[in-house]
Amino acid sequence: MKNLTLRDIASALNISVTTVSKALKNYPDVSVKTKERVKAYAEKVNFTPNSFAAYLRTHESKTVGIVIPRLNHFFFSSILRGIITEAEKHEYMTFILCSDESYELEKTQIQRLLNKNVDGIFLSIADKTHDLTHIQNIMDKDTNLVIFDKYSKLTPCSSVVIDDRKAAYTAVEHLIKKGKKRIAHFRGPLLPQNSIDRFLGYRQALEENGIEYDKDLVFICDEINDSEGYDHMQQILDQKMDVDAIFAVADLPAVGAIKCLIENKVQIPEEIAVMGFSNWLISSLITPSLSTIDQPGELMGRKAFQVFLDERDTKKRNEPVVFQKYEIETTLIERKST
Amino acid sequence: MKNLTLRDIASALNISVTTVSKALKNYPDVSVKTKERVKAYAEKVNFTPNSFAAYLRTHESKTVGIVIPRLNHFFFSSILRGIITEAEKHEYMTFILCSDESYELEKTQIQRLLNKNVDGIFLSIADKTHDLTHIQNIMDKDTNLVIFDKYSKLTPCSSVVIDDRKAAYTAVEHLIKKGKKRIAHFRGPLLPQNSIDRFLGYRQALEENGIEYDKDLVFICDEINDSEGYDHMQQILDQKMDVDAIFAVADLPAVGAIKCLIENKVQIPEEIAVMGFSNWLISSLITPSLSTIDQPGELMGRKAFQVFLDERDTKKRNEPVVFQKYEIETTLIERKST
DNA sequence: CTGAAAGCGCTTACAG
DNA sequence: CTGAAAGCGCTTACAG
Repeated sequence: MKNLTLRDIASALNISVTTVSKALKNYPDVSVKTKERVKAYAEKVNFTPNSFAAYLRTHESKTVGIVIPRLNHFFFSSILRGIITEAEKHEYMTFILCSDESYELEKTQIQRLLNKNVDGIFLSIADKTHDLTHIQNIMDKDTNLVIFDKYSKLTPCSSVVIDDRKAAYTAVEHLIKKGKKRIAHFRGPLLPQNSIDRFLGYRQALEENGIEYDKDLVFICDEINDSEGYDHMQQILDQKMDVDAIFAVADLPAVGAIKCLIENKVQIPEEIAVMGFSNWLISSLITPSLSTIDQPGELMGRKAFQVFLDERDTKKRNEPVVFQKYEIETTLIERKST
Repeated sequence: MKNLTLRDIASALNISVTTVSKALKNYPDVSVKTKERVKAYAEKVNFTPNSFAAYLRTHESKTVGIVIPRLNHFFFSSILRGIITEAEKHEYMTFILCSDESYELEKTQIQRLLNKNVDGIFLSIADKTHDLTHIQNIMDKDTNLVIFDKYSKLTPCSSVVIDDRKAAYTAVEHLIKKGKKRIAHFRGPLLPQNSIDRFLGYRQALEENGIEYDKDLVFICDEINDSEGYDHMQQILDQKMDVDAIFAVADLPAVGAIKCLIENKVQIPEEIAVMGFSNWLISSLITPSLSTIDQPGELMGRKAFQVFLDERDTKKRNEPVVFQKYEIETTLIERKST
């Protein structure tokens, strides 16, 4: 079954293609009677305008693209949900691409989206990204860009983020209030801003509570997965380090640490407490359940799409776009591991 | 910065648009010298043809769409990864839409994809889908369709699935070999084929091993989440039912059951063993770790895309498309819960 | 080997 | 209020 065109409708109703097009788009200079005839017929034959032909005239593709560092990842999936849901409401379709935390792939993916003439790009910067010229490309092409979660201080665009430093501060403060004094930190890689900020929040909480910062208590999780958490924890136990709590950069390393503690029959939280970050589904399902920081991904995604719409409309009005930084609130979730 | 067009290149090189187009597409009737000039220049100015204009001529959008029942879902995320990765290799972009297990939304999402003129649709049928005319629409529009995971026996299209019945049989047989005789089943909803097949595999394994099927040991998980598993487990314990093992339709209800057993201080697997299905990441991270059936999502996704390519090429050669059903192998993963 | 021309299906400025 | 015409940026059958 071939797709119908404006011409098919025009000839069926014995009017011009122009009038059909205008009627369907509710132009004021078409008679109500004609509009009704056209709309009724279009409805009847289930006509939908060809978006590719429309693009050629309007230069709006009604399409956006998302580049995330990981695909099978609870937090990023929540973000996807937020963006996609909001996009659907506004008749946008969403391409999903994954950078696998690689700088090269991130560049490629952005280029692919630009080639597809998307109206907007949503990006969470890969851990390995050390240079931002590919992001400047997006701005040069006049494509809207909204960065979320993993941002950089140097990108000239709007962003939707959380206050990582403050959230980490709250998490560590919580451990201190529980009487913990030797708090290790399983931090993320060195490059990403959020891993830096969570580390800074950790250090600040220690210092403001009169606990000396000890760099030997900081361990790097390059992949931010469970086995890194497990291995660091095992190392702490093997070396009999004086540690009474763990603050992990994310839930997976924290879950790995808990698994290790259980295997070594260490009491959680009495001997060692564990604090995660992000509130993945898994954190409530393990035993003991994991205390963590809730990072509302779906809300961030929805907000990111709204920022895109704002910028799109600002440009349509030929007004200058002012980049904004939105901070989404986080909440401490106390469970059994602290 | 405006996007460059063929005309820009043509006038820069003082040749015709036709020749530029042919040179870039390696037509044989363009001189090698001209091809080199054009390609070098196109490379230099970073030209990429406008895909919307190309579509209008070729009627290939180089775009596919996926409709999955849930977005934040380990198994479907693996499938996405498989399809997207394979699509990228072949220069396709992928729209992602979610049906939220709703029949109405599934219809809407398919219509959206058809309106965007995607070349192919990948679908996992929603739990609530009770009618398949919307799927017939896809075939009528001559759009390629590949169904994966949750299929129906009535859809006239290719599919990539697992042998749910056999996999469930293997899982229950494993429990029986461990000496379990009173095996409860937390089954999925009534409609989806995979939940029916897993149930049938369960029953068959019991019967072929001389264990009488007891319908009171079958509990329905409509949402297939952890709290249903938790609640059913609690009910079994509260009613002091004679049960020594659980076979759950998926990992999440199994994880919920384990959480409940731990809270009630029931020994796993000695008193009650628990078997999941799907091999989500979480199944290896909880304590005790969960025995399950590995269902290789990424592989299924990749295979699904290859089936799409085959059908596309068959149509291009004007040969009749023969629908195929691919079964992906599953593996039993034995861990500590059995 | 090269290029003029038609046409894909829309949108919209313009004429009547 | 209606419609002829131009044009978006490609592809390709056809002419030379």
